[in-house]
Amino acid sequence: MAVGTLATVKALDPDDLRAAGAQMILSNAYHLHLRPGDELVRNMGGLHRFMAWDGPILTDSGGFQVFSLAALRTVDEDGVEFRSHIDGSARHFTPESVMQIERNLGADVIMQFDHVIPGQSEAAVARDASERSIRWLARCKTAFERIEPLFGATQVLFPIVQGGIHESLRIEAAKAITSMHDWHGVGIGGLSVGEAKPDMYRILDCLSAELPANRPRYLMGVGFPEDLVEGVRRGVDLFDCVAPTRMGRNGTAFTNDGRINIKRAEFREDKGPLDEGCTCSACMRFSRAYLRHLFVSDEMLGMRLLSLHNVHFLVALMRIARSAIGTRGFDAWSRQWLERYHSRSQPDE
RNA sequence: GGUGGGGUACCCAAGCGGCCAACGGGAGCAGACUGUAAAUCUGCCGGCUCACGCCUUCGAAGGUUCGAAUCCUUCCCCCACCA
Repeated sequence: MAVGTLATVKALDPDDLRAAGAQMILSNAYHLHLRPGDELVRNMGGLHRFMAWDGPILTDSGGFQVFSLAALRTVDEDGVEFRSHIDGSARHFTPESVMQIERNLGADVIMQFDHVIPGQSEAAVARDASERSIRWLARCKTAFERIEPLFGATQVLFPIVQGGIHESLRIEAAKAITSMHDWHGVGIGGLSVGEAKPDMYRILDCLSAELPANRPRYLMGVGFPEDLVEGVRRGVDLFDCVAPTRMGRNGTAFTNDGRINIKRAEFREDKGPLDEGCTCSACMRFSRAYLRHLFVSDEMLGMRLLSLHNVHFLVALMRIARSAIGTRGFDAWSRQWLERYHSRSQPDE
């Protein structure tokens, strides 16, 4: 999924996303509730019409903001008290109010309200947040079923497995969640939030046998190219990440030879494309020298083109992974890909 | 010709006896970014050095002083106004 927090994938319009091959967009309940307001979005016909995206949309609940805006909130059993990062006003979020918001927005998949904590949190803290997330899930489910969907739309609710980097907590959470209901899909949250990569992979490994085999598994907030491949190796089906667009805006591009910072002086007169062999419209038309010029000159087209390329890159990577699963043998392909990626992306310092 | 203002590191620009290798910006050079408070943030940015430190800088040359980018003298440039 491309990330479009504020009902826009920054710098890209829906046509760009389709051209890049993106199938689905993630948006955010917390942010859209604050601005422009979920009721406004509902009154405008729902998120799909509002942002002119007719493909699937998933909304995150604001659970991540419990983590990322930790300085601006307090958590208790009922919910979370936020001080709006926009105007400082107090905003209370509960599982029930978040379900109302997400119903109003009208995304196809909506995430439960969860309690996200820093990745390196100790077991007691992780247990507390995980168990609360499970209790909140039950409340979300009840509220979700009670609130009428708008426009006759079909929405599904995804639970989120928490538990930090502690395998037993993760397994407990997975069991509790899967025994509660036959969910359409399951989110894996609380990763890529400051823990070491081996911890993330270890948690995915321990979870792989605990989640329904016939339902999509969504690793929230991940990731970089290597994380996608590592994730797919561990059974993950769905990802989202701000990296392609944020890094694109900041001048970093994913390539088959690792990340490159297009602002580097070495590209000043580089006639080659951003990423050799890439078929995105940035790579098909523009030289590295030109793209560097755009960034050095602070021209917005640069951000747009790198965002476009990065989204295209990840989408293409997943397309290849899918086809490898179907035909060539995914294990061999992914091992080879990772080896090549890591060997080439060692920075020359 | 006269009067006034000014010449600081790549550029702009503070400093106006010691705390100054010299505030700030910009440019330049690198780095970070994982359910987006992010078109953001961080580091380097006279030379040598890992560092302590040393060396060379504030138009030029002299001088005063324990000590000068800062004070004095002369000179060279620039700007404004007057003639």
